[in-house]
Amino acid sequence: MKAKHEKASAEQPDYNYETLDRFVGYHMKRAFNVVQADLTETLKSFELRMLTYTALVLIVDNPDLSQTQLAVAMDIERANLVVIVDELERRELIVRDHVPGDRRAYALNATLAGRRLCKKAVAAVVAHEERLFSGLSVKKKAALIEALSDLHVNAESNE
Amino acid sequence: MKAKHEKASAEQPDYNYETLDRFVGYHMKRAFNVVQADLTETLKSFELRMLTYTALVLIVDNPDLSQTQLAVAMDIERANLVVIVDELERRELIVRDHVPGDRRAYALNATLAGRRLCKKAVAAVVAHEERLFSGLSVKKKAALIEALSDLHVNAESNE
DNA sequence: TATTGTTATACTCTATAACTATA
DNA sequence: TATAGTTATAGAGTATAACAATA
Repeated sequence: MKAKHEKASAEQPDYNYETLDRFVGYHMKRAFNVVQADLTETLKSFELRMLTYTALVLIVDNPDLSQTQLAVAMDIERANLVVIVDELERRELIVRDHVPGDRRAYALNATLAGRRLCKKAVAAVVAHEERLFSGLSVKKKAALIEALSDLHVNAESNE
Repeated sequence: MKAKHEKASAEQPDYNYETLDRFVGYHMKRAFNVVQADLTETLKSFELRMLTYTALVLIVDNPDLSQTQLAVAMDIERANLVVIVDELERRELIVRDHVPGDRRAYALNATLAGRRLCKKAVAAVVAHEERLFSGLSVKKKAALIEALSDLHVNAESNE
């Protein structure tokens, strides 16, 4: 329960983390930094980042997705999605198809190259996360995901 | 278990989140965004951000902390800590004392104003997190913190 | 040689307002 | 009027290299 600051404590005996230990946001940030750093490394060989990876996965799994729908799914602003889609399109991993009924919207679709890269990247990320979460029991990992999801859903319903 | 994408699903029936749902980093990022956004709002009245808040708490709780020690505790680079300490010092919430034996290092200490602001901010953050995590049972919340901490400890031991 | 704090820099992510072309 | 995508921009966090002063 108090294991998290062991390292620092071993070097410098009397640290006081009492206040901070109760601050969930602090633990979440540290954990996310670990995941993010490791993920960046994993995705480097595919020339993907977390955001381009997430976008690609969603586009592969959901043909004809619009940019607005994708932005909602990724929980980012439409404006910030544009450069991400630009990048995937420039690399010919996806295409911006036109929607027959609506000339404002795009229907995003993965190319064959996109689907292939996605498959490889997903396999790498799955392996990476299995390694990263190997210290957690299956039960703990499931509980973690559930708690994180709950948090997001609750925030949405509180809007 | 599948509640997280309810909203989108209600609007657009057949989204496929199968791949992404297994991607823990995705859930962590979404959850952290929620916490971060809410926390930013909470700390706004104190003119603090997550990083300045965390630094202030640690300095208050640990007199004579050096910048290197603080950076380790906060899990950020020393270089990035400088502007944070600058800001707290400029606002006269902390001071950079000199260490008698070592003219390179500073001993960071909170001022009375710093300790007072810290106390108020901590109370606000505690209240904010109680509200934010009200959807989670005490048990789930404890499990979340434990899993997040474990993750960070494991990452450190893998270095 | 190593360490403390520092500067500079580059990249990424986030948030907002305002614009265009359509509906 | 509202919506889809876009541009521009500002702020914040992160990562790295190189430096001066000191150990």
